[in-house]
Amino acid sequence: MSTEKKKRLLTGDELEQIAAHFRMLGEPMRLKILQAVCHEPRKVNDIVTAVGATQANVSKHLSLLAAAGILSRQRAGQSIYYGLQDKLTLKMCALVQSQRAG
Amino acid sequence: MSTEKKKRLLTGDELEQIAAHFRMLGEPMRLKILQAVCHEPRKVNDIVTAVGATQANVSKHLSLLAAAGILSRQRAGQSIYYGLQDKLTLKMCALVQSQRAG
DNA sequence: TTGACATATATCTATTTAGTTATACATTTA
DNA sequence: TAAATGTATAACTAAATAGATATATGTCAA
Repeated sequence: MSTEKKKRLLTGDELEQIAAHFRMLGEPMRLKILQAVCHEPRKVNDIVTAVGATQANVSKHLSLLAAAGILSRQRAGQSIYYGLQDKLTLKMCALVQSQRAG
Repeated sequence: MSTEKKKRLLTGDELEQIAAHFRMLGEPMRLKILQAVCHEPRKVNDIVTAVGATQANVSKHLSLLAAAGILSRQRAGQSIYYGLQDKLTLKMCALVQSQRAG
């Protein structure tokens, strides 16, 4: 009995979807935003303050991250709270960091 | 005793390095190349054939992936063999795919 | 050497996108 | 209502980069 895993090649669509996900994580400002919301959901304004960018810029990144399924979005009064959808993203960042650190 | 992990925020340089690593994985053609070399190192020409792109284009991607530490590079005669440096990249692709698949 | 083969690089074009500024939209309170 | 606050979006500019074509570099064989 072989120990080899039989894996088909990914289709073009699958490759594009996976690549798109990685592209989402390929911007320092978005990673900074993920750091800001990694412990609990936070309001847009708090995130803006935490990352030190313009409100418009942060809002655009938040929309992209939510559309990609990486962040959750919930209104509470006038405020919108964004939070991590899952821990996978953080784990991957940690993996990359640990590898790069040696 | 708290169960919270105490984690410092990543520096700008660290964020940029992690982001750069994700950007490397953010192109479908590069993922396709990774698929082509995931089992064993292969010659450039074989990879070119496997992915169906131009030699110049594949060569450029291979150089980038090697410079990023994702692929190894070794000459054997006239040929250059590129192979995966570690299994981390494949694991991350599998993680993303499994998440997107539900 | 010369020629054949394998890979890399230089230059260019077109596309994508991060960030800016200004403005629109949505919600609460007076 | 109107005003204030919080968030999103539209339009634009600048920078990054994937892919194409042409050419250069490196290696081996005759």
